[in-house]
Amino acid sequence: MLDKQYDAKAYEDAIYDLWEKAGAFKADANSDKPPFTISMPPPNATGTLHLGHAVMLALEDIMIRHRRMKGYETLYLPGTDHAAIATESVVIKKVKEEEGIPNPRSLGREKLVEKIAHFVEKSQGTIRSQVRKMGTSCDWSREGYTMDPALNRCVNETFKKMYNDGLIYRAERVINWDVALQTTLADDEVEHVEREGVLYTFEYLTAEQTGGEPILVSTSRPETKLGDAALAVNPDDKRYQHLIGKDFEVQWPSGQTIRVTVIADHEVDAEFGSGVVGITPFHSKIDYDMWLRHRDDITAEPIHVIDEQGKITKNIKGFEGLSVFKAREKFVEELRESGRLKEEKKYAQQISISYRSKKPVEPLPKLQWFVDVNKKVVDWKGQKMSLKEVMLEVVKSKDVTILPDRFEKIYFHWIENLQDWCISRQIWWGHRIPVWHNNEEVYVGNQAPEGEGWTQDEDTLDTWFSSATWTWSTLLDPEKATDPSLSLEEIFKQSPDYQKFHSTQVLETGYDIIFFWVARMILVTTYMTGSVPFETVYLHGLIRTRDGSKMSKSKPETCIDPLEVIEQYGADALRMSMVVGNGPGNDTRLYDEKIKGYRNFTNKLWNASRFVLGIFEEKGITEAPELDLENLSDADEWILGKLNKVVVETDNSLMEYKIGEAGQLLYDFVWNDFCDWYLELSKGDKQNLAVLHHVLKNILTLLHPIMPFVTEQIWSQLPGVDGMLIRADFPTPLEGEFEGGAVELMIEMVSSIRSMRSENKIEAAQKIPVTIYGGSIVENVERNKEDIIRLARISELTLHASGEKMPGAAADVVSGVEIYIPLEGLVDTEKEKERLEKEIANLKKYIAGLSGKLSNENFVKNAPEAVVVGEKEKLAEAEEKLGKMEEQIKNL
RNA sequence: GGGCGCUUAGCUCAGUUGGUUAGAGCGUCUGGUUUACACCCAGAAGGUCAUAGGUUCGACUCCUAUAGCGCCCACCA
Repeated sequence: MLDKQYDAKAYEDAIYDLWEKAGAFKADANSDKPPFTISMPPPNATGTLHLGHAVMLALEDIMIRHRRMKGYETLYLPGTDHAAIATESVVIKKVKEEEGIPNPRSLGREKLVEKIAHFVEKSQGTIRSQVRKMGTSCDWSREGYTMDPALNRCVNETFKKMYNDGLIYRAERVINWDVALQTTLADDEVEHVEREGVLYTFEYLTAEQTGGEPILVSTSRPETKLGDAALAVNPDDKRYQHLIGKDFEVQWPSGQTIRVTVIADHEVDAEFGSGVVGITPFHSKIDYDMWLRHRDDITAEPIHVIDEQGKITKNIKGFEGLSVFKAREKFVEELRESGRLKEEKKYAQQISISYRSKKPVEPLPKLQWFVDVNKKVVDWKGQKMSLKEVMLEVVKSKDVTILPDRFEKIYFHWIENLQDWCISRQIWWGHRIPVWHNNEEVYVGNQAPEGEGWTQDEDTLDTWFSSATWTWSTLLDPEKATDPSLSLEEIFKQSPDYQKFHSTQVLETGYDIIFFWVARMILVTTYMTGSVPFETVYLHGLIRTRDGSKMSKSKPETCIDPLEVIEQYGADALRMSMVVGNGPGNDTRLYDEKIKGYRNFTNKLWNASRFVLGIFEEKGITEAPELDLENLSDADEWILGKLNKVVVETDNSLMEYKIGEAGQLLYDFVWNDFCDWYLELSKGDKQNLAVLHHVLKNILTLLHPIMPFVTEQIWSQLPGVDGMLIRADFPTPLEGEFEGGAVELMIEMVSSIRSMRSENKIEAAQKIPVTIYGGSIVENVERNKEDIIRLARISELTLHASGEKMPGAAADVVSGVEIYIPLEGLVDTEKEKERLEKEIANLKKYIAGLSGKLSNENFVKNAPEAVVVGEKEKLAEAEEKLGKMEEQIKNL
């Protein structure tokens, strides 16, 4: 016999093993079934499972299991991500600390990359086993890795094609330089944070120089002014017309001189500060662009002020080698001493930091590789479009649907403002740029060209450039994909997985990487394959703490470790608790009581099943009993009707990706309908074994996508089922109509009697006499007399169609049925009176509302017929009830 | 500066074509070992659905404004 309490830990691993060994997760590319594919967003190869992964895995696995049971050929493709910058910095730190090598890069590229690869290999296993703990039914035989040779091939092919189409180009631009990690970053890898800064205003040109008023300039970064090449004013600014086009020599207090030309540009806001801006082309993107626009008019060449270490260059005498901050202090001090500093004002300054290192980002001019998002060379639906236009088009035309849809707006906004994508990184871990240089010659391809003197570009690609190929690069035949004699086109044709499973159906991920990853997958995949990477994007929110704050690694006490939760409460409870009461795009709070609540639910299901299985054992049931729909009790009809409804609604909810709704539906059905009533009604001697079997079997099947372990475990004990639950068919409703009215009435009556007992403080153990006047539905009541007696703990039930009011009895009316508890001395008359009065007052208010509504001509005229009829019925019923209750109170 | 979301019982949240006397779980209170389950059962208390207007016969639901909270985007130096 099964334990009284379900111990998840005792079963989960073994069940997972069973599934895996049976090949239950394995997809078949040759199957005739319609495909349903999810590419798992690959966790970092070096990471450990956190709640973000847990919620992702839960949602995806629910979708996959549901579709698998519905007869789709499901492929859930797992994998890991090499996470270029993140991994490299972790390993560099490790090498420093553990091997005592102060500059790990001194080991040389090959050696360091080898170390990183080795480290990844060792730690990949951790995340794999943790993914299994969640019950994730992914196809491990197809596991991908973003550094796989096949993926590398795809990355190179993508680069090559883009290069040949003129979409990839190399140029010197002011880019975002992460000083801490020594690499460039894409625009969206830069975060903006507000910090308190100082706005300095100082005299830039003297009155003498301008021949009028002195020119004041405001800046929060005075140190960069040492590299200015121009002063910009608004072309319409009357104050400065006479200066436009003039050249000035500016001498800074400690002796450096620069030459600045006054230019006019519409970008300059005449209202801000003095209306004059110092232009530092090499240390600000805006300034750089402005410089480009006016380059021919500007006399001086721009000066590099800040180097890659974030230090002042030797171009600036007296400041060389100083940090930016020190240089600022020094320069401001000099301005102050010389009397040129006019104002220092504190203000909230926006500064740029790296999303990886969280350290400031310096804008620096560098020669880098970019993807042109505006060039119209992409073939899409018979038109030439830019990458940007394709990205917009596929979402607008609903080739890709984003859930929730408000994120479509966010996506559009992002794309409309998208600029060329800087894809080169100065780190070593990642896909190396497939470009070879030989003096001035450039070759782009999978490997070095023939001949002497070719060296590969030193840079690697943005990690998102390679993960952008994830949905299709992982579906290619690995042998074919690395065969240089085959074109990508041919590889596609000869890869059965790609043919069967691409485009994928759902991409499920956190809303925080919609730009980094989702948008980039759309960009690269539409361009390379001519099809969308996925049809639906389901974005989940953050898991937060009880009080709504973010869980952060730096505050471990705020974090819930999913593995600990699984250890304590089981994966099923964790899955339910992350999924119920939440929809796409919304953050959700997770805390112990919540998880415990779903652990309790798991246990409830376990015990209900234990009860049913016990009956089967007792009756020697070893096969599924045949359902006889012709001979059903009221209770059977009722539960089958409820079940039919739940089957349809659960399926609909899951198909619409309303997973929380499905979970809630099943929770309520199992606990409130099945356990509280149907099982209680089955406790007499008249169980319908076939119905019990049918309903339990359906419950397990319906719940399996969300709670795979406990359902599979119970299934294995259920007589008359074939094979494992994971492979069972998802339920469909039974044919026919099921009438549940009699049981609904009984529930109302039993509840009413229980309530009266409780109000009158009748001891639970004491059985009491009850008289019921059933009116026209007396037969209904008669049929279920025994159950009412048992459930309401009645000593003797007197049943008539109608009869004398009973003085001194507790009384109630439900659905037109009068109920009396007539035992002398049992009923607290005063209390009863109070209760009835309260009830009557409520009823009167209710009736007043209803009759008010019905006497309103406009309501009767305008409201739909059905609504009016409904309100009339309600009124009639309420009035009848009121009449009876008034009689009852009189009789007290 | 632009955009978006949230505000429903003490707490966490459901409530999508506008028609329920507004629901659940937890917590609280009362009472319970009744042929599965105390990780349980029965009963109860608790809400002017943020505020103010509007549309409508009818608003938790639609519109407008306000407040509070939160998020995203952004080259005012």
